[in-house]
Amino acid sequence: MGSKEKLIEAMASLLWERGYAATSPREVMAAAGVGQGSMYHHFSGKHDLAVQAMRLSIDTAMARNATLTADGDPLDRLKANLLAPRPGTKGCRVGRMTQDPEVLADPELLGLVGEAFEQMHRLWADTIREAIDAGQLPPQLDPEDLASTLQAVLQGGYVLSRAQGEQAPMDAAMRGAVALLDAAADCRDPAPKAPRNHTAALGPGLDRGEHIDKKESA
Amino acid sequence: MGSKEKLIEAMASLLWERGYAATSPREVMAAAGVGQGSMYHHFSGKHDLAVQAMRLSIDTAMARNATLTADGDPLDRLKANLLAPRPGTKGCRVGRMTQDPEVLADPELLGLVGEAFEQMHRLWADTIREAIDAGQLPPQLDPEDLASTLQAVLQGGYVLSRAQGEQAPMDAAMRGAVALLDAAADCRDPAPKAPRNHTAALGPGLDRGEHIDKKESA
DNA sequence: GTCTATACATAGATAGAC
DNA sequence: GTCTATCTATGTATAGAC
Repeated sequence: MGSKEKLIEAMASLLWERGYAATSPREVMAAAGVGQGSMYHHFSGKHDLAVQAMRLSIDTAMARNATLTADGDPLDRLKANLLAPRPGTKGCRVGRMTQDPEVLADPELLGLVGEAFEQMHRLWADTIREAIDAGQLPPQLDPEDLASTLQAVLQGGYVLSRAQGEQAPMDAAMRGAVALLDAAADCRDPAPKAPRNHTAALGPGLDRGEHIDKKESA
Repeated sequence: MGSKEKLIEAMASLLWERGYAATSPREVMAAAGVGQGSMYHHFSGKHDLAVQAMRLSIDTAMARNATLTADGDPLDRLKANLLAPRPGTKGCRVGRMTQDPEVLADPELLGLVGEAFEQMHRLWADTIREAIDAGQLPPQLDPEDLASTLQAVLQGGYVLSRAQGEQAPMDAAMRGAVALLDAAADCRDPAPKAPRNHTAALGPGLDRGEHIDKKESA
């Protein structure tokens, strides 16, 4: 493996572990076992190296979720993916980037992250649609919304685990999500018993596509 | 407002906006409009100031969720809290800290964050328990697990929004979560139609309390 | 291609005057 | 209590030899 590949892998690893802003070129070169010259020969700088490392990280992460599009029972695929082992306290190598101020300020890096999330969202939404079409989930669930929800449970699970320094919170979050899916699946032909109006107390409510960021800013 | 308070507020604001590692004492002093001497007179250093600022941020964040423990319909309170306006692209001032390498390495700061999450978890779990006891949610849902799930949806929603630079993904995630709760609520006395066994395909499955971090490390 | 030496800015903190 | 001046370490990048 040449210096270039070693540098990319070292950067990918450090990006996951420490983020972009907190990772110095020096650390990367040390981890890769190469000198300064090599790095600035193969890359124009830290940014350039990070871009290539992020592509690698994203490919790795996406490969782990290929099971969503496999054959077989769609609802099972959703649940299996939610319950698949994930290193909670290490965090998500892609999601982590969204909290890094230097990444947010770097259109190229942020763009990569955004695209990766979009791609993942499509994977989830497609599988959810399959499950609904197969009658495994109630049709009133919106595949796009639910895809965001499940993606959020995953990303949030990492956050909870890191906050506690333990795997447990992430696992609990995943079990809870699967239990909700199961509960929803159990009533895929709901026979509404009586007009329930406690939702009305919420006010006009939010329609799909309507944003709720109108007022809050601070 | 004295220099001390000005510094704490400025730090709290910058912690939210840029994180801990990326916020320099100089920036804080500039934002507060005071000189170096003031800061090192009132605080032993960046760490000390950040601890006091985090306490302020956590108090602010917790106050926003007091509605969970209000009177009235528990399920409505859960849903109202999920749908409450939140500044997705700004992120969560507490959850953000879990991605900061310097925070992770600082037991005092990390401890504050962990405690805040625990407290929030109790709020959610208690309200969920109320909803189950009131027959609004099916009893097979575990309040502790579901509390983690909903907390994760919130935290993850912020991540999705930041990844896209848009409010929409967070709103979608929240709508999806509410829709799942509604679907689960609709069948709180499920009349199982036929033995469904597609869950069995997942293998032995995970029992409550059993962790899934056995193998994965990289 | 890879190395060492060097440059320049910024981080976090201290010294000491007012 | 608050200020300015200063200190040391580190971050990122460049220069130029091998």
